[in-house]
Amino acid sequence: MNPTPIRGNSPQGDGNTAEGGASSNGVNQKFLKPYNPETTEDRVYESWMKSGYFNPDNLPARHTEPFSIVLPPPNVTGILHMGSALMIAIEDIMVRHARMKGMKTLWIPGTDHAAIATQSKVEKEIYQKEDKRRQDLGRVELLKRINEFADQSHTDIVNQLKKLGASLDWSREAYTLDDTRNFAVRTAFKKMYDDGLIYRGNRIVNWDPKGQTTISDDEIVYNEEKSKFYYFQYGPFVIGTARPETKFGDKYIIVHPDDARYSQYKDGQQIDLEWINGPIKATVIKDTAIDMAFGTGAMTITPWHSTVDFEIACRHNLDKEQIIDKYGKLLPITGEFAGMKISDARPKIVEKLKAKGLLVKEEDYTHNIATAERTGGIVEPQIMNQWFVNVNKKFKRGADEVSLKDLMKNAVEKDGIKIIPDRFEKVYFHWIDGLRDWCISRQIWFGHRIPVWYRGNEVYCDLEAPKDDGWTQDEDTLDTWFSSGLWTFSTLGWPAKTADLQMYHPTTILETGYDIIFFWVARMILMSKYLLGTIPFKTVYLHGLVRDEKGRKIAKSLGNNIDPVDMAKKYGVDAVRMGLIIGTGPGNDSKMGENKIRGYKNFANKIWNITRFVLTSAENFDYENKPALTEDDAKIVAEFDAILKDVSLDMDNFRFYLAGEKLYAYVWHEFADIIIEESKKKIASDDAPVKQSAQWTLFYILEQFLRALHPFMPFVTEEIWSDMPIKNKTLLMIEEWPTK
RNA sequence: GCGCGCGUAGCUCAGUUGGUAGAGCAUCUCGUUGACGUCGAGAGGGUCUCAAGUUCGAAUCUUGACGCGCGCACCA
Repeated sequence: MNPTPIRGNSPQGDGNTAEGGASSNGVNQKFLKPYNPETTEDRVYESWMKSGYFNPDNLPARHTEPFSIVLPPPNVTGILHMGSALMIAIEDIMVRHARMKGMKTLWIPGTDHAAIATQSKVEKEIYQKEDKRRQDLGRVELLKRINEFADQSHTDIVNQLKKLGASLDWSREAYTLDDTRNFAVRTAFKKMYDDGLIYRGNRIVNWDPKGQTTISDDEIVYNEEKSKFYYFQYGPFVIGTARPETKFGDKYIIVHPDDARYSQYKDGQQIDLEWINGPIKATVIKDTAIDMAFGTGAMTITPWHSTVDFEIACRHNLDKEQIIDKYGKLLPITGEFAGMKISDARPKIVEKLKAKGLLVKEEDYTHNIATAERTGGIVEPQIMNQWFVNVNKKFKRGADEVSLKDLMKNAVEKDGIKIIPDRFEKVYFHWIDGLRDWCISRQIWFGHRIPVWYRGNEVYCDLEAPKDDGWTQDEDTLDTWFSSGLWTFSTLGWPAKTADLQMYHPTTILETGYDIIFFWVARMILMSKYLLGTIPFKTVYLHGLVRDEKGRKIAKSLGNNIDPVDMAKKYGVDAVRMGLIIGTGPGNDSKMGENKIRGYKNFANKIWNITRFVLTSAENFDYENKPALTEDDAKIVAEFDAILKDVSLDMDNFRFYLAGEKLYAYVWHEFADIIIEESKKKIASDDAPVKQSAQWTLFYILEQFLRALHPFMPFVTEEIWSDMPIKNKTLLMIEEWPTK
């Protein structure tokens, strides 16, 4: 071997990934057997790893213009599913394509501690196996157990990512909870605190009684539920409610100022009336928030347990009383019902009101009940002292006064972040319009501890604990999305002014599922715009959900999960990737079945056999010396070049599903079925120019095709490439993308 | 309630600025011992959900209807 790589300083210059290799003048014996992904993939991935090319620092000199993507960090809650595999396939296609085009390409791997999701999963396991709760273990022991679990998940995830062929730069791997990222979180928190954008206050929050923590508005899942809607006599008014158990403290009756039915009552007027536990004094309040058309147009309010009521109460400076405790049980204010669970108390309360003659009527009613995404607990709004990010407060930014909301809006409206498909831009703006302050404190142990310390009435926020005595740190941790929001730059070393940050931020593309556009995409924009003053990425590409063959969501309860690694073992990763990509446009859900994958396994084998034919027909053929082409072959080459051009255009415009399909269709039904078939005569011909022209044409198409297909099916193409009789070649992964 | 998407061959979907419908799988027929863990040649199958409009021309643009799905808000 005498490796003289043409393009740069390849540490693995010979590019010979195959065992055995070709005989000096013959076709490698391995092409006589069908393509075997199982014995190929790990070896090929290993050769990529050894080459060092996943790390842009090691790429040859032609790679100059930076291209960067952060991997949406998988949660350390378990293993990857088909949806993750789709994400990997799309991103790896983008990354390999960019790398071949000569860009200094960086794809950063990492994992997400996923605070509440991980803790609740481990807690559940411990409870099931050992009948112990978090309090039984204590903070230190529980965290130890969670970290062990997270470590194992991390190992599994990394192995899966490698199995899927992801060309990630493992030397830059990050974790949302490691020291570098923790420092970034503390830095971000302090800056926002100092600017008054993070505050602590008694505000109404979403309380998850099951998880015993607050959650953000975005972590709520609404489920439709059938229940009863009751009408009660409330003095001269009739009020409606679906939640009688919250009505104990209700002493304000709200009507619309324009409602003629109640015009005889004045704002602030007091009325004595009989209520659940005896006579009370109620006050009439007039507020435009009320919907005159709904129910009787009159309602009582429970400010402690309703967001809307809370806002009304704040407007009119009304009393707020807690009725339900944080375990979902009624408090002493409810008298005889104290200590009862909501579900037990409700019918008894209705019974009592009925006995008192105050029940007017009841109706069937369907409404959405708020549940916690991770625990399934029924969310109970509560007023609590928590930490919030103020999204509306104006602050100085250059000459302007802006709010975080403004920053988020401007990023897409003015700074040119492009969202694909563009209809999600509307969704994004719509979300921002309705956005309220973001509750970021969580009463769980796994996560970034809030960098705030208390001593008596003193509050201290800094990167490190205060030096003097008597301080205790806030018990709470941060919403996991707070650290995820920093991901595009925390992974590059921020707040340190690193060379990576300089070179790779803003990142080129963010590729993720449309389901986390608010959770993650919006928060990254917020954080990057606020902390760095730049957008975090130029383009957002959103993919959809992978569903089962019948179009159902993948769910444990349905048992319809298809494990991408199982499929990869059976059909090869390349086939899995193609199956996921073809027919899957941005923003659309896709259906996944084994059939689809099987077809692409055959395709891998087809390419394998095409190679066998081409190499056998051109043994000892000198590819470097291009012969004069016959008219026929020149036409074939021109047509093929047009296909490549078309495919390149699709690649540049994120139409991977089309590019892949076009390559597939051309190679199988044009190249194999027609061009190769017709070449057989030419190659058997005694006419040397005809023969040589045909041989060169076949070789040329195969060679160019392997380059174009490599981002889609990296393993089989790299493996074939290693046996292509081409002088001075490198690994296919850094060969030039065919652009004509 | 506000907003978004989808409805094309039995199934899964393409159809990029409007030019008389395509692929894969499935079905059927024929062929194939030298590139093919199979492959090839061919066939059947669609009033592109419906209606109206714009246009020389509409699966594609506009409006409306019907059906399916999703997001957000939320009704006390």
